[in-house]
Amino acid sequence: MTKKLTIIDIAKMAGVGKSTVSRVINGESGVKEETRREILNLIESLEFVPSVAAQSVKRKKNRVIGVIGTRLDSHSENRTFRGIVEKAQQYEMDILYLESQFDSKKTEEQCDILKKKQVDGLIIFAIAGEEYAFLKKFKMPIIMLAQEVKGYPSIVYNDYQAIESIMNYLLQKGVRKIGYIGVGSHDYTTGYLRFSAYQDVCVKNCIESREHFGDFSYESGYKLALNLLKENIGLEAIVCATDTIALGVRKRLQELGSMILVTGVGDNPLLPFLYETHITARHQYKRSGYLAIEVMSKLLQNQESLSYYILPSELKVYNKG
Amino acid sequence: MTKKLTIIDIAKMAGVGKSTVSRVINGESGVKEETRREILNLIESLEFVPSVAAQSVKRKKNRVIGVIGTRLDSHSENRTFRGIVEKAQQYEMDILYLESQFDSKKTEEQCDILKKKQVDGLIIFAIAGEEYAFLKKFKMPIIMLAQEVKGYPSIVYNDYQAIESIMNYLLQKGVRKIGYIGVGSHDYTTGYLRFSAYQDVCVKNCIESREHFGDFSYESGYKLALNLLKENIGLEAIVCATDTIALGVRKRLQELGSMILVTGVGDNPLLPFLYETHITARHQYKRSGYLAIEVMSKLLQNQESLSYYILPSELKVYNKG
DNA sequence: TTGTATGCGTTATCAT
DNA sequence: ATGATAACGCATACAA
Repeated sequence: MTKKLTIIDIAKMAGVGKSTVSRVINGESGVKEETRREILNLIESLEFVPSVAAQSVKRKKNRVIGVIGTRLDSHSENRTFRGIVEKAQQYEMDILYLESQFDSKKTEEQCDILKKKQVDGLIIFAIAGEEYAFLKKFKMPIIMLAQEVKGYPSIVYNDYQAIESIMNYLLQKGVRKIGYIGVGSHDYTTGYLRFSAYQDVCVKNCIESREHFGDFSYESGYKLALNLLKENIGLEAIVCATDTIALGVRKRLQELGSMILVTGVGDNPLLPFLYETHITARHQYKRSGYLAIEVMSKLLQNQESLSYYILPSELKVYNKG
Repeated sequence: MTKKLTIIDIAKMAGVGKSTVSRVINGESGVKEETRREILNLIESLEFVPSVAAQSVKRKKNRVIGVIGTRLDSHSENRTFRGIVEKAQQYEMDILYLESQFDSKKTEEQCDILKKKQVDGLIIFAIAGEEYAFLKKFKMPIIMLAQEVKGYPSIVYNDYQAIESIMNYLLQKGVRKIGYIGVGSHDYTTGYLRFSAYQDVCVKNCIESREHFGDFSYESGYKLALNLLKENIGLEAIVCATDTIALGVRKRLQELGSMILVTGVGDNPLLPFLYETHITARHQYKRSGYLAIEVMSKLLQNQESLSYYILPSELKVYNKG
């Protein structure tokens, strides 16, 4: 190990003071162009990199933000996280990721840990119904993702509009007997908002609503599809709260030889592959990750306070072939 | 912001010198039990946390490990990464994650970036056929995951044994006309190793081998299944290199009304759900993540040099219901 | 425009 | 057992 260089070494070699080197590194003005170039060359050729630790001590900022997810194996969270990582790199921030696994206690634990790591900010994949009062003790910028948490800047998807556009698409196609399979309204976005959209469109168009609620699994969709069909002969379509649920529903319909239309939300590529056609709505997951970092960046410079972003979703219709 | 406390503040309040506080924080011996307790109490009640940045400056270690993945949306990589994160927390290491997206150039770029971040070590999800010569310039511990890279400690899965155990299971069930659908052998583990196992078992048991090679997608499995079936009437089973390929194959078979057995590798829960039964092999992804951190920890203490871990896979047979 | 001196919050080496 | 004091590598106010 060719012992680690410091700005002092660079300064000596360039025949200048270390503060000048520091200035060059931080791109400050007020350095003679000639000196600057020389120092820059030295830095380049020696592959010198300033100690981030020492910089942090002085700046009293670590350029690190903590991210608390639920489970990274969910499609949506995965994509969002990758958006965060990508954008953070542009902003020269580091990301520290921890998982809560949907465990309330653990969320708080992870926040405490991140605090001890002295992260400069927190991005949290908000859990429906979760109590976030404990966050008051944190003096740093906090951004909520996927679910609005009052008191904190939040970035959410337009769940209402997603189902609304799907419903309007169906109606425009002349479909009128439409059922719904979703999750309980204790989940505000996937549960309440999506179902509300379904219900509102039904009311507005004077068509009957018929719904069943379960959990987020494909098993749930599989099970509930049977009930819905039994109770509603002549059903033309089943609108599902998620693509995962839709997957379960389609499996059931396939077994029954039914050709009823099924829609979901999430734009999971598996569905068009398995069933050739699919109607779904795409949430801008990656974009929400980008946005989170952008907002965080502003927050860290006090350029923004409380804000609320609602990202529109996009209707996707896959046809055979 | 109640201005950040330092060990000096704690020292004053406890009426001791800051060195004593430092000793307590680092759990060093040679501090009177009474003093220790008092300081500990103070730290606890004031929620004091020592500056990680300042610690890093002194220790000349950042306790940060860089991880370079390919694409976090792959099931295997996702699980491994989560294992890494989980274990790293126990070892009080931080993880900096970046993606290469299978781009050779990008891999090197990301390594350079992580170097500038002064990570203490590197964990790389190795890409088949990738040239890792550029790593020579890095003076830190580097661990390879999923693929052996000579010159570096590697953690891999037993791909050969995975297919071998599946083949033996089939043979034991009396199945003898077995086809294979995989990927090209330019991919050493998923391509070469898995196919080799298939072939070897065929030879050893004097049964004919019939194979097709495509890519990693379910579309590939879907397409190749047809060819395989056309050319081999009376086929009893199709062994696939991955569960993803198996998914495509099963879709094809379902369309054809065929009841031929299909096996995969990966233990993707979707297959047993969609098709009730499934034969697959489970790789210990999460465990490999754990192991990576454990090995890294030893490496950082120079307790270990070159090592090679091969994690056994487990045969999984799902039956109806 | 540039150099000097001081401080950031620790840890580590001395004494005591 | 404990307290000064010197680093650690950098940023910055101030001086030149």
